[in-house]
Amino acid sequence: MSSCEQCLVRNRAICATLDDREIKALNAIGRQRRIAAGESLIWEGEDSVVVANVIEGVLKLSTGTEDGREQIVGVVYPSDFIGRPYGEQAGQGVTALTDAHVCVFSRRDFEVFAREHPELEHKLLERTLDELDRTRRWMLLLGRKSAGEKIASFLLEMSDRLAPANCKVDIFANVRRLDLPFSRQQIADLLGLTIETVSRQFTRLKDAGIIALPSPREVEIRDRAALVAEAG
Amino acid sequence: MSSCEQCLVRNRAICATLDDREIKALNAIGRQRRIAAGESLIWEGEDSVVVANVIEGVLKLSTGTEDGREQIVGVVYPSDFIGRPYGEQAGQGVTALTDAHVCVFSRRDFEVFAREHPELEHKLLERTLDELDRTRRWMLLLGRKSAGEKIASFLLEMSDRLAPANCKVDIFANVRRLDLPFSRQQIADLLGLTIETVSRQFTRLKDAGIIALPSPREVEIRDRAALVAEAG
DNA sequence: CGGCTCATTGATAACTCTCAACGCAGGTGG
DNA sequence: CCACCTGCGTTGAGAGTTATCAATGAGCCG
Repeated sequence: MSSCEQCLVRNRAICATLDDREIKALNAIGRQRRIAAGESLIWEGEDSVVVANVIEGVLKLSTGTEDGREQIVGVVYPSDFIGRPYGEQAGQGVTALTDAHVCVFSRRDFEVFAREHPELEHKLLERTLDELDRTRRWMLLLGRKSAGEKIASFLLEMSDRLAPANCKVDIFANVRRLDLPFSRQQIADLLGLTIETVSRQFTRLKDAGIIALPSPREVEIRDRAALVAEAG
Repeated sequence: MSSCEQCLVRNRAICATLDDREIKALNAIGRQRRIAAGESLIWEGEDSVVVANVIEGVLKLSTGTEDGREQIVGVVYPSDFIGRPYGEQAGQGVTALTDAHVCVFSRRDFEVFAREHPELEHKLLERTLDELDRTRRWMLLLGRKSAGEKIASFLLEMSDRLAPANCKVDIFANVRRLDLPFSRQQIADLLGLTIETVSRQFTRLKDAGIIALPSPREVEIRDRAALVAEAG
């Protein structure tokens, strides 16, 4: 089996502060697991039984209404933390957007371990504070931006977030060419729009020469300044 | 001067886990401050220099676009924590909605103190995780709910959150009569609507006999079941 | 080659926003 | 004491954006 020492995100995840002995102890309570694209790790409203670290892949956090409307409330990337420690209920579902690889812990085990390792809790606190800031900025988009602004903001955010991993980078240290881990429906669920509106805004930006769309999942940013202006 | 021992939120705020000696040390680095309604404690985008605990009053957290649109991204009540420790920038502005009373710390001082007191950091982590869950639930409202559903959800949330403090409680342990700490514009900024739409939805609910509006700031919930149905 | 899913495009409707007028309450000054 | 002004909330008419419904197109796999 694979262990923490060989972990791809060993130095970026919250485990980064732990020494060899501690890593060994953490290794003992966690196990790695593969998740296929589309598969869920956690369901909204269920008891919070597991937490995890993302090793590879992209996953969405989402909530929905009874009548089937869905809102994606977060997207997690390698080294990010998943789940709800110190709480009984999972507030959001967690579903893989791409094939993913995670390091899973029983919530209880993780809580016990974390409380014995303040440095780990501190890392988790910093991450949670960052995520809260990011989430609150997203609320401005959901509540106050037009469809065009939402799409432009989305593309710019993606070009930042996807930078490390899967794409060619331009001189501005941002991504010109994106491989989106989202379908049109998922983009709609992220932005609070319908699939048709997402599609129309993409073609509008394409017709304006601001982006190119080699395929539905690929986006090339041709005029970043214009995109920034569109983002409002 | 007033000290932690007499603090109104002594047992509910994150300081609750500290013993007398620790409280004394914390008291030494904090100072109480009054904030008038409408006054700001923190401005969006500025350096994060202070953090605070709310002792009394209600404050909003908000972000805005360059062209003046605003989104309220959080509301804090007595015993809640304010500010951004372990970060250089304040992601949101903090403004008092009512006259308020807070316990302010220099961010640096607080950080040093917190890192020496894991129990305090743990409390802060739990609060931050709760707040993140609440914030994510709010995103569903912003992205996917209609104006009518937003208003109904807002009133129900208020009837929960305002329960401890300022109002008569019914047999369901929820509030029937609310004293809103928000103007119509602020409700609009919270829900991602315009002031006119907020006003129209209030009158619609009033005409339907679901609520009563003795004055703009007072709401009486007459038919909670109907309001729940409206909330979607 | 069909049959499937996903994305695009079009026509129309619905909802919310915008612009504008009016009402009401509280405060100020003559 | 009353007139006036100002801020806030309500109401109305119309426009604009986005959703809805429907059809078509493109890629993928059996």
